Amino acid sequence: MVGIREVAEVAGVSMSTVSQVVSGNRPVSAATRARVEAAITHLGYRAHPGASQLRGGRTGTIALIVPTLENPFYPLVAAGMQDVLVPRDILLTVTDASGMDRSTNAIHRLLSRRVDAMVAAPFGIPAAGLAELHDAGIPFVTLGEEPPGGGDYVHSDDVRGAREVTEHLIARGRRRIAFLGGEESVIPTQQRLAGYRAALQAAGLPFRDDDVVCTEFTRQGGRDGAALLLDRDDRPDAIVAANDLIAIGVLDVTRARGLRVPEDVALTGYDDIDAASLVSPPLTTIENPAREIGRACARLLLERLDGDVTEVTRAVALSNRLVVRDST
Amino acid sequence: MVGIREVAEVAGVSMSTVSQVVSGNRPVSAATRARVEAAITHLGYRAHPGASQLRGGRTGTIALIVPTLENPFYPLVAAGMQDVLVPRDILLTVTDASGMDRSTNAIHRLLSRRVDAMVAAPFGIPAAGLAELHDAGIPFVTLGEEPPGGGDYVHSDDVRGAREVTEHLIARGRRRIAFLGGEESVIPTQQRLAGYRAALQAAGLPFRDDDVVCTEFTRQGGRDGAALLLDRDDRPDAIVAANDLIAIGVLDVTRARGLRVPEDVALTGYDDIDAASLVSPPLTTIENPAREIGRACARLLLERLDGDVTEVTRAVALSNRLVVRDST
DNA sequence: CTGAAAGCGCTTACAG
DNA sequence: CTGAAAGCGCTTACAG
Repeated sequence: MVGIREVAEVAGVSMSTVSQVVSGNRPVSAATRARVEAAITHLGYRAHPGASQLRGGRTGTIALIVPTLENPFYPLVAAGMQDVLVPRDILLTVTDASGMDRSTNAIHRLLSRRVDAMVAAPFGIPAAGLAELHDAGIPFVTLGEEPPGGGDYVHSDDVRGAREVTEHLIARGRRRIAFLGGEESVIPTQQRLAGYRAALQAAGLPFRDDDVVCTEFTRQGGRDGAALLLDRDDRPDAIVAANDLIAIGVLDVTRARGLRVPEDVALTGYDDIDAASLVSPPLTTIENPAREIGRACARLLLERLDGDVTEVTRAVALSNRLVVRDST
Repeated sequence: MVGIREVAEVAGVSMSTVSQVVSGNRPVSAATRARVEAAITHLGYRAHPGASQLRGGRTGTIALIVPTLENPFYPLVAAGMQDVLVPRDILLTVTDASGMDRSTNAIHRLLSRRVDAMVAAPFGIPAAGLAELHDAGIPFVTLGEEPPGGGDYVHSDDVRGAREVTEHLIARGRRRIAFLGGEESVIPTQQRLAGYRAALQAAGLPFRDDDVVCTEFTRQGGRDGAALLLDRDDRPDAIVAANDLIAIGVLDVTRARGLRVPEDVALTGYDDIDAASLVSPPLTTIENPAREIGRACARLLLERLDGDVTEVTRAVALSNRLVVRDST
């Protein structure tokens, strides 16, 4: 294995100088730099990351924790992060927290690996996990909401998005609009529910507890929730689903029951994943810019790592927009 | 920061002993072990990965290179790898090679980071990249086909799958069946084309060059290819698409042209991603067990890293199966 | 602008 | 079964 020592010998300089050329941490004369660089290419030298890490302190790795890789929204967040991290030669590690007993385990594990920074989708991460992250003192960004205790976060104004989609249903003449959420404790459910509620209120429509059902952010969750809502005598005339997967599950049920969408029940999703435009009827939904979200997260983290930041909390709000299709 | 030294002090043993307890690399008496473990939990000790790496040689990181994260097939492969790697406390880093000038860059970058092993979807990775991988001497697995020069690979018998789906179309009475492939140079295109061809031959149907069109493994690729195939005077009565995304692109075109599927043109996909059952009509396709593929890759790699393997090449073939829906 | 030397936190022969 | 010591390949004060 060729190391800094061999490069130094070939270039006729000290190991320190080679290190400086590689890291750029201190000025080197042009002539020396050229000799060192020639030696590096000649020998095919590659720095040993373990050694750099041991002295320098950084692993050059950033982690992303997501609730699941089965929702195509999250791989796109990862792709967005890569857009920013690859040019900086930082490695991204993606952890699907669904496989672990608790997502706290995932945080633990990544902290042991000394990742430099972390993006956590807090959906289902218990407060204890986030607290541990905080204590570790590494930069982190959460999705959706300011983490307890402060910190950077990226969101796309779910309250406004859900409000918009609900107002759209009201404008289409719907009056008995139900809300079908994901896990109840989770931020996107809460914010989208708040938006739904705000729209009803603004329109002077009553908010009814039993028109709100919370299940899971999956297709199966949508099926379960739709069964509860649609088999009642006083069926709603519209359903605001908290994400597209849930809405797709609702379609499974309407199809099985012979209900027409939107004639019998209008339906909206959230996220605008590819599948939203593929189902029949295609879903009216809110476009949630996954890739942009990933990029913004990575940028916030890099700024912290570069040390340019003094604020405790920074928020990045990305715009989302209503996409009207045939389900409403 | 608490290190092995502090643990040793508290436990009243040498640093060597602490190391042995942590790594399990040599026997330690039960009593000593207990004291050390108590000290570790008490102090909240975590090994520094950089230091272990510098001495031990391994980074505990495995890489996956995929052509894109936008095809939901690949995140599932990643999830399958995680199923196996997380219990072994190995980090997975996922690289979307589409963002890079060439995927060779991705290999380069990961080799510099000293990942312990690698899974490469060779689709679009030039031979030079694979050769470099080979030279690096780390375990690697490719998807779909034995890498040049030998090595482990995981596949799900694309030839047989494509043959099966084509035979299904023939059994349904189709006689003029076209093939719509992804990138021409790429293994899945080639193998699925071979299967298609074998089915035609077995049925005594002619193989015609102009019934084969290669584009890209994307929805847009499907649109482009379908335009070529369907605007001809002697339109085919069926299309075998090389993956589901392509087939979905074909549906965009049939819809625009007012062609009925399957009455005017029957259509099949490949992979059985979620979207395949969501489109209208739902696609007949071949189920490609992404998550299982990921698991198999990780297992092959771990066996190599554990040193139990002497064979140059090992193949894991996973079963795929025909899923018949309304598009045929 | 450059070099010699110490040391980051571990693991692993070596010795007992 | 356990310990003392060397050293992995770098980076960073320190000195010039």
